Amino acid sequence: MTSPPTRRKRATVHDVAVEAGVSRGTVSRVVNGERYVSAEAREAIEAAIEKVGYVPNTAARNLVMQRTQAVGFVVHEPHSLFVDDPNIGNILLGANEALSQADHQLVCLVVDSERDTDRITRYLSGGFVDGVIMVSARQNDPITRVIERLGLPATFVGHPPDLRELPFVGIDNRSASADITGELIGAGRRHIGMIAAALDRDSGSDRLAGFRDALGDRFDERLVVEVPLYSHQDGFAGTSELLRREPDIDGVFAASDAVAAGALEALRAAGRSVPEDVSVVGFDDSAWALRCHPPLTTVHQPAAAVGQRAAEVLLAQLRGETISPVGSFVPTSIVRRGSV
Amino acid sequence: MTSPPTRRKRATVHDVAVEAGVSRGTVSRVVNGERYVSAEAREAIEAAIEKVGYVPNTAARNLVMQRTQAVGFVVHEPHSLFVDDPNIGNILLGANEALSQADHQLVCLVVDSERDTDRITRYLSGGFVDGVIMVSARQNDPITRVIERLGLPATFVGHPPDLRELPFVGIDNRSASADITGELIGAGRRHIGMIAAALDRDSGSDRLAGFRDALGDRFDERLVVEVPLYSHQDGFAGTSELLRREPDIDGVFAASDAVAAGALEALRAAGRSVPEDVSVVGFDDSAWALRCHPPLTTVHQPAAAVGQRAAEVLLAQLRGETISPVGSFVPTSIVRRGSV
DNA sequence: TTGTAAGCGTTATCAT
DNA sequence: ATGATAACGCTTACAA
Repeated sequence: MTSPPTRRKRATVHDVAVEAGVSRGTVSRVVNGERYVSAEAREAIEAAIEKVGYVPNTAARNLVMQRTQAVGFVVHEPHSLFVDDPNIGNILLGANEALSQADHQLVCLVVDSERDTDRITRYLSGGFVDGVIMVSARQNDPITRVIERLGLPATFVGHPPDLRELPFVGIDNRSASADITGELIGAGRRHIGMIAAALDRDSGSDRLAGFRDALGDRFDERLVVEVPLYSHQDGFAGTSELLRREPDIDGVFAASDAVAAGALEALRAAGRSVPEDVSVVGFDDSAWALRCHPPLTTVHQPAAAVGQRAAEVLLAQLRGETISPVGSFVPTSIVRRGSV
Repeated sequence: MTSPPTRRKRATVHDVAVEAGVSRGTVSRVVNGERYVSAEAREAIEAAIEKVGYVPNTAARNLVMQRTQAVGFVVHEPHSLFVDDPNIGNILLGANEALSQADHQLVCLVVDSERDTDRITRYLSGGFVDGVIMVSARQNDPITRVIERLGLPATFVGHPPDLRELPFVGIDNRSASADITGELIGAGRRHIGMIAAALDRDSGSDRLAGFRDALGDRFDERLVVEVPLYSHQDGFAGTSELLRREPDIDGVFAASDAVAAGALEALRAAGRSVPEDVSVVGFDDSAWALRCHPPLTTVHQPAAAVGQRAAEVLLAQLRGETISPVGSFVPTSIVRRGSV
């Protein structure tokens, strides 16, 4: 004897049709703003809609139209990063903007556990979205596999190495890293270390590669400390380790600004001053960069523009266009502040 | 050899049924793991599913089942805040966790413009979700109106003043603010100002009310500077203004940690030292609190727990339970660091 | 245990 | 300009 939930029954086109004394077809035409409806019919129907409180059921519409006007934005990151990393938020906002223009709904899907992976997989397969923007896919990512299997239109932000021919947009992490390392070299630094993070992702490994490129012969792998995440905490730990290994370093390339912020703290704790004793550069030009003392010289990453471009590429696919080239790069730039 | 062509047509129950030589009903039973199917039928059907690559179309299932197993998480905030405020991310993660347990998909919807409002309104009306978790609704929010009109199950985080009987969860901003202000008083501060933000939201106005409560007779409205957002920038501007109005303040209650971080900078710029000359307290215990120099004494806000509770309350509604009381508070605590 | 058939709320294709 | 009617892909009584 439980009391029934107070869910009022939704009005349908049928109800509206009856109320207005017309057929369902005519109602549908009015709702979708088509031509060929008489003024009087339109009027009666609009009144009826108002009266019965009709709202179209999109699930039904989707079923027959075979599209949803929604696209998934899949964030596959550990908690801490989604919360910490302003880039993701900006990519999301840029994508939302472009999709919004095209009258598509962005739905953001957070993958946070194995369990989530399964559910999202079902969600994507279930016809809830017309396509997906995939942020920071892992190598051998089950979600990527599903996308391929379904032939679901998708654009990736970044390009995991095992991605076949799926379109992606990103920045050129490798050459940008070489450039920013050049700042260190240009400042006369000779013992340059790197705190390399997230090597399981293309961004992480490309940044390391760029660092290596810039150093050439002088590259010394003992000066590279690998840490798992682009986090403040890992930056601190990694830099402490670096100082232990090689106390006389005079330059540090941190794989992200958050990492650089941690590096700065570790250096301060070790009694080094920046930029007098050691120069530090980061990557991202996130809020961290300005918050640091001294503010960071870093790579400006136009996150919103990346999101926007990703959305545009996806929309093009939805229109049935073939994307070529599959990869599209948004240009970065160096911003010089006080840390070198 | 490989099948490169683009969008393959999706297999349906019908295709599986034909392939397996059974009826659609039986296929449906297997897919939904019901009893009463013979081992041989099950086997044939499973093989057929694999062969034709069948994935259920959830839109169709939703239509007939009248539910989606998805809930909307609506974030109604300006860009900057969604990106800056770690609380929202944690609320989202807490909610996702609870929903995930209950096998529901969280769909995050970002409202960022008038245009977005319209689209989200349609999305919510469209039967894409069974319910919604609404974060930081505005007073007289069009989305709130739609939720009420639809009778869509919803839980609010915080409670805008014009919310009727809809369930909400939150923290007791007012008494927590009184408590944290007490820290300033307890430290012997006599000229205490407040940087009050976001007064159009319950959190903002309640924090101001708590400040007033704690001060009682000594409350002086000239010491309150109102700023629009919980942002670092507004904290800086507001505090500069406060110093202009009343140069001899010795205590500041900033409406959030981000605001407090800005306050700290403004004080430093004005040559005041913290906590020697003036004590500062914040609210949220976000990442900002630890990042500041000195670290902030602040109110710890269990954001993830709030998200989790919000999800639980929503799930209860989905089960048809009646929520009472409508409001549910998650306890906060004070964390003392160096800024007092 | 399995098949049949009636919807679920729309849109789309016909005649009219 | 409008009204039947057939899909869309699925679940679910009810029959068999």
